[in-house]
Amino acid sequence: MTDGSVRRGRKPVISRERVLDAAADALANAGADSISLRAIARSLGVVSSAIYRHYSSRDELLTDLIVQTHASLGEHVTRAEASVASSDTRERFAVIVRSTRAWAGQNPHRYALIYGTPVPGYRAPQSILEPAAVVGSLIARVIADAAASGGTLPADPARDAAAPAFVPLAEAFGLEPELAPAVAEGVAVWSQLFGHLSFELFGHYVGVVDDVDAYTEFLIADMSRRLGLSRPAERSQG
Amino acid sequence: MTDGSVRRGRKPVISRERVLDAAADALANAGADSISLRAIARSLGVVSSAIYRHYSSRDELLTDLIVQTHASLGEHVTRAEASVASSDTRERFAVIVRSTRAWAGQNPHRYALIYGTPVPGYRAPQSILEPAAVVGSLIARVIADAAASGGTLPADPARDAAAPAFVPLAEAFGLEPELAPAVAEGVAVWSQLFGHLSFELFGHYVGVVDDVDAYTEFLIADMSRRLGLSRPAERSQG
DNA sequence: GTATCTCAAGAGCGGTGCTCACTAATACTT
DNA sequence: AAGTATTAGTGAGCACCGCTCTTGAGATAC
Repeated sequence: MTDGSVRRGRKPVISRERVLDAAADALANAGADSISLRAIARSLGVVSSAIYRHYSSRDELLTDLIVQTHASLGEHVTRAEASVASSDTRERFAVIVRSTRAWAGQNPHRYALIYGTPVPGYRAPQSILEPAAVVGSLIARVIADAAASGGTLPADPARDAAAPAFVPLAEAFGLEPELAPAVAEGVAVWSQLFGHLSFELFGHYVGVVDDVDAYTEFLIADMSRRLGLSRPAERSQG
Repeated sequence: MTDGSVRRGRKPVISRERVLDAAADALANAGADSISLRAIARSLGVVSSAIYRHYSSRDELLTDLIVQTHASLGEHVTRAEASVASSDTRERFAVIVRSTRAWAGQNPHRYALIYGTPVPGYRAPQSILEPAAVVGSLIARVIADAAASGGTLPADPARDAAAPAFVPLAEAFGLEPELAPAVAEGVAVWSQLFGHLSFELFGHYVGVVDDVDAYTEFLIADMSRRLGLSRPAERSQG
C-alpha cells in the first residue's frame, strides 16, 4: 500500500471514502436517522456486511460524517469571510453570521447533525474539536483585529468579572490576556448565533418571528455592538 | 363514558395515560431513541400491537410526550419564578434562567426532546404552541412589569428599527405596542438562553467554558442589562 | 500451482414500527 | 337466559434496522 507493503488479496469494490460519500448523500437528502448501513450498502451495490470492512460500526461512520460536516461549514464560512476587507470587522462578522445561516439553511440535516441532539451514546472524539471550532475562531480573529485597530467594548462590569476565566481560551486563540473580556462576549455571541439558527431551523420561531432575515440583521447589529465592532467609516467619523 | 353513552366492550388494561407515563419513564432513563413501542408494551405487560388501540403511531405518542414535557418545564419555571418578589424584575429573570437551566440539567433527555433536533417527519401541531411558550411568556411578563415600573431599555437604533415587526407578538402577550422594542430584545434573549443551554448539554462548551455556573451568571447580567431590568434597590438609588 | 491474504456474500440474531385477522370480554337487546 | 354488538388485547407476519460469523471469490507471493 502506501507504506511499501503490497496489497495482497481481492480488490476492494468500495472504500471508506465511497461509504462516507454515500452516507453524506443520504444525510443531505433525508436526515441522520435515514443513514442506515443497509441503505448505504444498497446505494453502493454491495451487501450491508461489506461496510464493516471499512467502518467498524455506524457510530464510527457518523463520527467521520460529523468531522466532514464541520469541515464543510468551516470552509463555506471561511471562504465567505475572506471576501470582505479585513479592516471592516463589522462586515466581516456580519458575513460570518450570514454565511453560517445560509449554509445551515441549505444543509438543514447536516446542521442538525452537528448542532442538534447528539447521537445517543456518542462522545465527540478529539478529532472533532478542531474543525468544530472554525466559526468560533473566525469570531475570535475578528475580535482581535477589532481590538488591534482601536475598537473598544461597551462597558460591562459583569463581563469583565467573568473575563479572567477566559484568559486560557484567549491564549488558545493566540490573543493577549487583555482581550479576555472580548473573548467572553465572543463566546456569548457564538452560542447565541447557533441558538438563533437552531430556533429557526427547528421551528421555534413559528408564530414568533416572521421575517427571520430582518431579525437576523438586528441580531447582527446587536451582537456587533456588544463585541465593539464598527465599520471603518464609523471609526473615522466618531 | 363521560358523555352519557356507556362503554360496551372489554375493559381496557392499559390507557393512553399509562402508555404516556411508561414512555416518559423510558425517555427520562435512556433518551428519545429508546422510546420503542415494543419496550413500552413490555413494561406494561402487554403485547406491542395493543398500544395501537390508544396511539395510532409512535409519532402521536411522541407528540403527547413533547406536550407533557413542555408542561413540566413550564410548571417548574413558573413555580420557581413565583417565589421571587414581583417588583424585583432582575431577580425574576435570573430565576427564570436558573430554573430553566436546572430543569434541563436534571432532565437532559427531556430537554433534548423539545429543544434538540426535531424528530424526523414530525411537524409541531397547534397543541404544542401554547405550552412551548411558557418560558417566553414569563420573560414577556417580566419585560412588561419592568416597563410598568419605569425601567427603560438601553439605546439601540437597530433594535428599534426591528421593533415594528414585533408589535403583533407584543399584542399576543397583551402588551402595548410601545413595548415592541423590549419584545424584540426579549426574543433575542429567549433564543440566546436556549442556545446557551443546548451548547452546555450537547457538549459544545467542552474546552471552551469551564465554569458554566459562573458563565451563566454573566449571561444573566448581560441579558438583564439588554432588557433594561434592574433590582428595586438599584432604581431607588439611581 | 499452491499457499496466503483480503474482501464481499449470505445467512442469521434480535431489535424496530406497523398491520391485520382473531379472540376474549363486556354490555345492551331480545 | 341467549344472542349480538362493541371493544381491547393476542399473535403472526411484513419490511426494516445494526451487527456477527462463516463461507467463498479473487488477487498476490512463493
